[in-house]
Amino acid sequence: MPDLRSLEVFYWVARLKSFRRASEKLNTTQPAVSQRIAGLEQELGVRLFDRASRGVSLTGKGLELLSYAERMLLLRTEMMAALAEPAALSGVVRVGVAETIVHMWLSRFVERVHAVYPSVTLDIDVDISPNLRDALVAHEIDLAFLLGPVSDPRMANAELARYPLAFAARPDFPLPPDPVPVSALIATPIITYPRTTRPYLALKDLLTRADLPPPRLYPNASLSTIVRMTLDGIGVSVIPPVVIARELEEGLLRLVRSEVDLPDLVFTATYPVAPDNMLARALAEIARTIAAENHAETASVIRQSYRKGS
Amino acid sequence: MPDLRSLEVFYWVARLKSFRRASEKLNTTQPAVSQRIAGLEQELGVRLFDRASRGVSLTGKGLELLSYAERMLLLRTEMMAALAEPAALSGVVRVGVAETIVHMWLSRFVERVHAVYPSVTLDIDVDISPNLRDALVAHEIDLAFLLGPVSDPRMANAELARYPLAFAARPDFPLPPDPVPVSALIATPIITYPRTTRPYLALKDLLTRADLPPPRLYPNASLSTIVRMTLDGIGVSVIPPVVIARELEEGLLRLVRSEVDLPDLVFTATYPVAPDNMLARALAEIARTIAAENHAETASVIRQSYRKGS
DNA sequence: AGAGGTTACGGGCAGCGTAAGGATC
DNA sequence: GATCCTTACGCTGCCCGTAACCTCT
Repeated sequence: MPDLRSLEVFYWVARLKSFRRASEKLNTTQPAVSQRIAGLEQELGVRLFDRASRGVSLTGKGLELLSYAERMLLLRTEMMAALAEPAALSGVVRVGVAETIVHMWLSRFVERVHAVYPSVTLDIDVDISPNLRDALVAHEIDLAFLLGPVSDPRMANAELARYPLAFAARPDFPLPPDPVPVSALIATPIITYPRTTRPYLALKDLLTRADLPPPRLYPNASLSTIVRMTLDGIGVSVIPPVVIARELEEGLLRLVRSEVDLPDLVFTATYPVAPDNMLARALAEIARTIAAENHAETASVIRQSYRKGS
Repeated sequence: MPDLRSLEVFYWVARLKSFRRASEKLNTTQPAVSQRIAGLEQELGVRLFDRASRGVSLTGKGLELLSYAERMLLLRTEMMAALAEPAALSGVVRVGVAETIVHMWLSRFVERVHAVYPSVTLDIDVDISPNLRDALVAHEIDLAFLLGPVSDPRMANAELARYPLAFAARPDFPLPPDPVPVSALIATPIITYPRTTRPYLALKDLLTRADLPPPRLYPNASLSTIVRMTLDGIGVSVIPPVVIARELEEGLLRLVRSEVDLPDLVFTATYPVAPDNMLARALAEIARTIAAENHAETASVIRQSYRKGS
């Protein structure tokens, strides 16, 4: 009788339409997948895949089996979530994280996860949101904390928090008095998120006027470098104030009011909808809690900084 | 992650409330069961059974798991039934058979099963119906063809056929002309089914009258011996005419009409309702077909015999 | 003492990974 | 020749069975 492992392998081959990709997803080798599928086909006496030169596709029987496999894997996942002791859950979860999150609460998240699921290992991958999104759809990571919901139907999004964006500068950085007009901002180097990200695109849109020269945007893939450059007086930065709470507190940076209405940064926990990603869902829930806690803690600091700046 | 084998072992321990009995049901050893349950408890980090000196009982978590285990095993069974090639199904099915069935169509049943499910092995156990019923509830057999439905809620019954009972005797056996009165029957040795069976009890009931001496019933556990004894003129037998179709055909025996209204023998295919007995259900269905074919073939012979006898 | 479950230990086999093979573009 | 799946083969580790042990009645 087929066991769940075989059905799991089958499920991923069916979904990824490739033995090789399934083997990668399952952290095993391609021949191992081949064997499992061959075994399954023999046990059932049925051909499950049509092997074409380019990729494989399900046969009719295979399609039927897929529905059973999905239901059984889902049932097992539910079962584990319902009655396994959290401490007994183990495994590796590959998490992709936008750098902003690292600066805000990632370490607390890791601690909390370790406390609740001591046998779970986190593989953490810090990258910009567009890359994380690609990694998600390619099943290279199991969970991501990134900018904005991913609008793929196979992805589940849970909003973590909205962080306002703001202009920040050294207190002695030469600027007209608040609120700073767009014309002045365009003349000033603005350091911010990398070229392919949402905030960069939004900013470029807001500051591009047909009648004025293009803005001087300095995209930067490293948030701490953005902060460093701002501290060094190279320009004004556009970042969420929560990231520079300490610098604001100590008066090393100030928030700058302007005529421009910057959009909020919306971070979501995003993970693929699959019958075996219970841990991803559970970790997303933990992230939501941590993000909420963090938000409550930092809110007052930010309000205070705006008062100082004006 | 727990596999289906562990859940299957768990299911049977839970149902039979004993490690040892589960090991017997699963054709394995008791320590193997112990280990599997221990492994399952460790994987989930949860105690599943309370081990008392006399038997084991489910804990709360165990009860929860049982529901999942049942659903998953049922799903697997459905899956196999839905899309496995019959030739790929293999296993041993222990079948208990009432002797009457052996004389009627058992060999054809075995052939048919072998043709449809070449990899299935049948373990055939011939015994009287009350013993078969006990074996069923004790899970010593997976399927039985026996007399009358078994009214246990955990058993599924499928009616195979109704065979009329009749009195049969040697043509030269001294009897009053048909219809033979009860008084004559009581004075005659009557050879029939064993003491604990339905037909014996029914017959005893019908022939016991307060005003007459008790009937002379010769119970016999072997149907062929009953026939032999009847052929030898030891007495009148009460058996289904279909069993002696050949003897009737050849004029070695005749059917005797009487004032007594003998009940029909109702044979059913009976099997325990369990999430893993798909084969039992499939074989019961085959049996139903075979019984119907047999009924059609023999009906005319029987009608003819009554005409000869009268 | 006997029934029932656990622990200890040795052997067999399933399933994995490495490596070579074959088909199709 | 590149890509992708299959076949061959040796090895590891799991799981089973035997046997000894523990506990409760």
